[in-house]
Amino acid sequence: MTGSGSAGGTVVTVDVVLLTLRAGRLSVLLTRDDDRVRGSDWRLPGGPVRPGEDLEDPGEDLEDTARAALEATGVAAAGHLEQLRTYGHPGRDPDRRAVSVAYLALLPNLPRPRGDGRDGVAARWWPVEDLIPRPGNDPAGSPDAPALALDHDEIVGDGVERARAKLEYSPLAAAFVDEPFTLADLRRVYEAAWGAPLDPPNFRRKVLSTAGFVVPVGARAAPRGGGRPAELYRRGEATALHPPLLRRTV
Amino acid sequence: MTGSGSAGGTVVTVDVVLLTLRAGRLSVLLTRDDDRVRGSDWRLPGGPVRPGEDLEDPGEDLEDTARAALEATGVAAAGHLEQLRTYGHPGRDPDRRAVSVAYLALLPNLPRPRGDGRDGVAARWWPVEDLIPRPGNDPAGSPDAPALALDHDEIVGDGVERARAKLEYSPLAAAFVDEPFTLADLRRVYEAAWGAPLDPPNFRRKVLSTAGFVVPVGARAAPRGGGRPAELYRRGEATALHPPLLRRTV
DNA sequence: CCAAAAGTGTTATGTGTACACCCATGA
DNA sequence: TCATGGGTGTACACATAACACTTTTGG
Repeated sequence: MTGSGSAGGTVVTVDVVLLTLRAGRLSVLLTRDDDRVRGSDWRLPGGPVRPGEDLEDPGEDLEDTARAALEATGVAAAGHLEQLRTYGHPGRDPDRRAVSVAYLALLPNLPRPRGDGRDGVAARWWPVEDLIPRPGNDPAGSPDAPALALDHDEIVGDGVERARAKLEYSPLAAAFVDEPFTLADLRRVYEAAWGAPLDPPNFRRKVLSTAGFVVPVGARAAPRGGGRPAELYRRGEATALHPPLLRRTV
Repeated sequence: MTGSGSAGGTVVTVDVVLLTLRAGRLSVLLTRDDDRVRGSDWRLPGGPVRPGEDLEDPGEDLEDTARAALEATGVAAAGHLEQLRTYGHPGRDPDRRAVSVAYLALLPNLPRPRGDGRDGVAARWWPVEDLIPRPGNDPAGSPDAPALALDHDEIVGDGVERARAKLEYSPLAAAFVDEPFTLADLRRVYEAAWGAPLDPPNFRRKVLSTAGFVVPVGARAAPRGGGRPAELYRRGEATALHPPLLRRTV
């Protein structure tokens, strides 16, 4: 009996699917707790929601728990965070009845995880294409793809699908890039998430014609080895894209 | 201390936003428990998730709990059911720490709720436009709009918004009508949900050009007081609409 | 014959897509 | 001056929106 849960009760936990773009590939952060026997499995960052002791102490909010889990990984405290789905199948955790509220977090490029082996906690980025095979593309996941704890592979899959879908009708792609960014940066987010190239001229017109998606900064990026320097932008105030930026052949 | 929850623990509950079309108006089912002091508030059907006693009894699945709550209202056991969102703010229930997994259910026309006062349980349909004021349209909800328990007004609002949005890119409208149905029946679902008329000829073309949305039955409806009888259809196999059926001026 | 609802046709307008072409920079 | 990537122009295919018109029923 390795679990800390109490039989007969329900433990509410939070798990965070933290996505970013690393080297042009959509990647998810996984952690591993080396202390435990079951620690050979990689898992999503997260943990139990503090329920509160009595009426004076109402306990912790779900989103606060999610953000704390995000901070504990050492990569960031800010960034886009939204609720994904709740997983409550009775058999999903063999040790206890655990209901997990999953969150989806999106962050700009390249934060390096804390505790790369220290503290008995390991954390690293995994390209999602190594974890969830895409239809027709991947043989059967990467050969060194890790086994995920519990139903965390399903949660990752749902998070990635949500992110891919939301790129179509929300300005969420801008959450993946640092400000200021170029339209090519933004385009590469779509290309990495959807796995297909987009036509740069048409992408530019689409984005600029959507009010509030991006705001020009009025400066140009430093050119890097040939090519005209690109204009710089920051995130706009829009919360939805009308009309949506549809991926083709869905 | 009227609650049945235990201080120091967390109770996981399920609440169901059950929507249907009644007299051309999008309506939600609310219940009232007359036994309790707090019973003056109307609330969504639902209840606690059975956690399970031990390892032999793993407890009840969230979706099973939602469907049981749906059955308990006496309107139906079948129909579309999907997870909506989870509400876990510490102060949402003053009596206990309650995390509620909300579900969205869609049903065809006109089921009559069981227990219209008997069993100490009342249930009735409320037009959603009386509960949640639409921008610019309603003054401030209906004069006899009920106060909803806890954060159930927020949950109803989220459920209605989800339903309205999903009509655009999913064949979910067909869940609101009994089979077989006419295209006018289907069009009235959109008109009721979006509060705006649609052009019948264009709507017809849109629906019929979307593969798998509806399937012709090969019969005509009985005419009712003038007008050409309409062709009948049943639900198709499609799970998404490409391209979407967008509401205008969003 | 008239009203009403279903269904078809037609056209203007807009949007997506493909691709030719020009611009600005480093080597 | 060439390669490279950013940015503009444009033509065609297709989707949407508006509405005239035909069909089929009941009164």
